[in-house]
Amino acid sequence: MTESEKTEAAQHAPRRGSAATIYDIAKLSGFNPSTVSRALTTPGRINSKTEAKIKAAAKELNYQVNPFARALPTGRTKMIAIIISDITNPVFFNVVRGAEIAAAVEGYTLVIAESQESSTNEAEALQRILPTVDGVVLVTTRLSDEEVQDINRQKPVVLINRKVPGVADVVPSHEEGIADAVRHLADLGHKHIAFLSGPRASWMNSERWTNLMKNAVKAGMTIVEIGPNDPTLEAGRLAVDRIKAAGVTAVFTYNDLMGIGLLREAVAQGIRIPEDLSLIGFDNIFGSDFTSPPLSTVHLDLQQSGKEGVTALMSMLSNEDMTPEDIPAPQHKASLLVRGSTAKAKKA
Amino acid sequence: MTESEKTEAAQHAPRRGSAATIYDIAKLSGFNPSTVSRALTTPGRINSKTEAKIKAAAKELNYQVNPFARALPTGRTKMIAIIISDITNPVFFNVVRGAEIAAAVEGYTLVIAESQESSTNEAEALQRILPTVDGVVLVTTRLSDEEVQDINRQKPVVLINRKVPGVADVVPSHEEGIADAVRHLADLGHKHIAFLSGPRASWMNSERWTNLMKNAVKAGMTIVEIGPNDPTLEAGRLAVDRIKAAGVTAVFTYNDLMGIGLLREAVAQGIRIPEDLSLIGFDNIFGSDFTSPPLSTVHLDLQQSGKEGVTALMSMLSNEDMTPEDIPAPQHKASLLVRGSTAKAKKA
DNA sequence: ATTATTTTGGCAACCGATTGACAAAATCTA
DNA sequence: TAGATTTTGTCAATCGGTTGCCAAAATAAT
Repeated sequence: MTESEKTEAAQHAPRRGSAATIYDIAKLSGFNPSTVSRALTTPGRINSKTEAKIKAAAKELNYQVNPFARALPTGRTKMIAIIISDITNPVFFNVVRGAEIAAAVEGYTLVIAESQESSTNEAEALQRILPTVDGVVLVTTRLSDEEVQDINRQKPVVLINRKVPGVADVVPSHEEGIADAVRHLADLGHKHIAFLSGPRASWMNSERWTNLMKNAVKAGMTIVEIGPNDPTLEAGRLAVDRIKAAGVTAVFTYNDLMGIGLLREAVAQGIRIPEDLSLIGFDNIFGSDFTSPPLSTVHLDLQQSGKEGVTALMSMLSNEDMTPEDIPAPQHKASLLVRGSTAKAKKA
Repeated sequence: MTESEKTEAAQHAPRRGSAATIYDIAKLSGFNPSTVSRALTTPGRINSKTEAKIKAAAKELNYQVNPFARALPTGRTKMIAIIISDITNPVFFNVVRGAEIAAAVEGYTLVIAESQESSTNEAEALQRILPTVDGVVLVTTRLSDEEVQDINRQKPVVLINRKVPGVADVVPSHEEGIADAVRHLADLGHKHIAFLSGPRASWMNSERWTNLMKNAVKAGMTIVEIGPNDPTLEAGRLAVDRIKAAGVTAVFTYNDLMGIGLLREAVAQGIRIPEDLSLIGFDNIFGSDFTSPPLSTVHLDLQQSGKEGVTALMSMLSNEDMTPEDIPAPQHKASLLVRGSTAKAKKA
């Protein structure tokens, strides 16, 4: 007996600490475990005096609910996942920060996973994480519409910077920001411009391209798409020759990362920015104002997007039969941020 | 009966999807749930033919273990937490990325929380998350030694860029990098230098300061500490006047963020970098080469740190009685990265 | 062929909370 | 004061796995 006792003790004693349970509280306070549970989770259900006693006992034992024990019957884990394509892309820092803040406020824990620009990775990470969370925020996902809808059937999903039919999303309007940016270039006398595009599979990429094209045509300019490219510094750097060859006087890049890469390589090659070539990026990432000249960009409040994404998810979680249409439109919009990388078009 | 049945059905039907359990597999395959559990988790314990049948049934039902149900009896959650002080500080992107990669390889899920440079926030986040994870990676934590040791008593802890007695850590050696950097300045003829220091509570800050001082003295230079300061761009910007007043010809900053802030503000004020003032940062963060001139820095491989931190945690998790001393020393070291912000000292 | 040994699978308790159902107690109504 | 109603606390089942113990079946040893 002693031996089996020893074994059991060794087994059940948590390696560290003790972790009081509602049973300990029940014993200490003299009430039933279920009463303890109610006192702790359903304020008002229990006589206020007993509730107070139980809470005192809980505090005395330094009680913390065991999230797993709770998750089992309720199915609720108080955790949400955010999936991003590339954690080292500064675009996402702010999204994650916004999400983390909003989640923490609601007492939710944020689980993070990175797909590294691969839809396979993304699907795998999702499979692994999905059972442990109440919902998911997908940031510029590389998944297909069908895959997203499939996930959405399993757990509530909110998309950031992507739209898929039947799925909730937070996509700040680009319209005005892009219109302003194109007009800005038109005012500076540019006639022929280019769009250095991002990944083919990126919804946001075609969104930006479509909008740019529409506005450029309206302003009487020509515009060409150069790409697709990886959304990286390196891809921007490598694009310089193609930009030169295209004979344009101004370039939009899919994002700031590419814009910075392009700018730096161009300067290194002796191209004067903005005198010889005007440049406008997207996103206003960290560091986009470090360059010489600082990069003009279509600014996006990513932190706000992260925050609104999580908030939307929260409301879907607390209201089962909410439809994607009930999600309020984002309160923020893209806006042009003129810094140093745009100037009058060089005369032909 | 029909009514209670209906209620029950409505209740137990997960809002979306179905999620097969081992009981479903048991029914389908004709074995006992416990046999199913063993077949799935203890290869070899069960006859290989039945094991195969069960696995086939599991696949057919698209079975996924419920992590919570498993966590309850075992106490293992296959999740680890990483706590960082400021998610928008680019230093941490790479740490998080390294950690995420290493965790994913082992099938672990990464939970992330941010303390926003506040030890109170950090303690709170930790309290919230601790019960749900198997272990914790603390990156440049602001917690006191005692608090860290307290956490360590509850769950395995690995520190990155911090040392606390009795707690495992991953701290790449700064010695050589700092020695090289000081020698570099000495070779350029600098006699009086300054250290623009970071947060008081930062272990790494005093580590860097102590090392700098030792090496500066050895090289026959004078060195002063200016600070403490927040580890931010803004703090670097605001320090320009104090730097000028100090009459030094070269400055180390606690990190690149401060270095960049200082550099940009100095340039804006007409101070020529590096001719009038040499500058060296720490960390080699994203964007530190975007400035004009690009910032020289003591480079740290943060992604590697993140990876090694998680790996160390993994080995502690799989080997209960491993002591912090058993953690292998990090394989990477700080090294000087000379870019454009250092030059010969201006003659007095 | 009989006994000893090893494999294999099932039973049932358990992890820590939640919650429907119900009885006892307290409060209100007539 | 008896009866109706509301409050309050307990019982017991449940979520989905894991695991010690045991008996039956299969295999090995004598």
